[in-house]
Amino acid sequence: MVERLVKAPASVSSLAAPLEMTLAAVVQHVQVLEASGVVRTEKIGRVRMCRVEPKALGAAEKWFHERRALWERRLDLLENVLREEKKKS
Amino acid sequence: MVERLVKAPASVSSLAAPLEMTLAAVVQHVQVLEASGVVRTEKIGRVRMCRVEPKALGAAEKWFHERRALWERRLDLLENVLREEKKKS
DNA sequence: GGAATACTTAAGCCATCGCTTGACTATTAG
DNA sequence: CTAATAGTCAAGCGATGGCTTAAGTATTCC
Repeated sequence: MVERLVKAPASVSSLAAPLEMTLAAVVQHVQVLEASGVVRTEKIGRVRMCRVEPKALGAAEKWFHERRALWERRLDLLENVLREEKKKS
Repeated sequence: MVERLVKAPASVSSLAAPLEMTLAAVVQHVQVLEASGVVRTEKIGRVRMCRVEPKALGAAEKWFHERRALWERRLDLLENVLREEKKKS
């Protein structure tokens, strides 16, 4: 969904076309994306155009790196404890 | 759950004790962990002892790094496309 | 004006998840 | 033997997520 919008802005219907999904379902997706600030939309006549919000990129990247750091810490911990165990046996 | 087991092997009941959960619920958790190879268990008398399966660590780490690579590729792509967009405007 | 288009909204369906309950088996302590 | 302990199994409940259907509104084309 987002990947499609990154390549070019699109109307709701053109987003829906290749997806085996109702227009209504796509609208719902767009709504949550807009609510979470990932996407900005503008209604021109009866067509709603959607584009990704560039500011969201920074937030996404930050989120991702936080997660990564968290998991790396955890895995390192696991690794250490398990190495200790192995020594004992 | 896994973090608890990493510190030391434990019986199902001692795993359940600090968790506001039924014993049955914990059993279910242990079952999926065992099915997915994260944990190995052995029943001694009426007590089932659970310990993490060291081999699982490697798999987990591999999985994690694959995900990370995937996401980094995607974010880089996003960044590039958005930079292009910005130039145009 | 009337029909077609492009959404929008609300209601509701259905699968999945994580958990509980309750009835059961197996083992051990007294 | 009996009671208590430790776990197991099956059914099912309540919340949630992602969809559909159906009935609306708003806009544009003829």
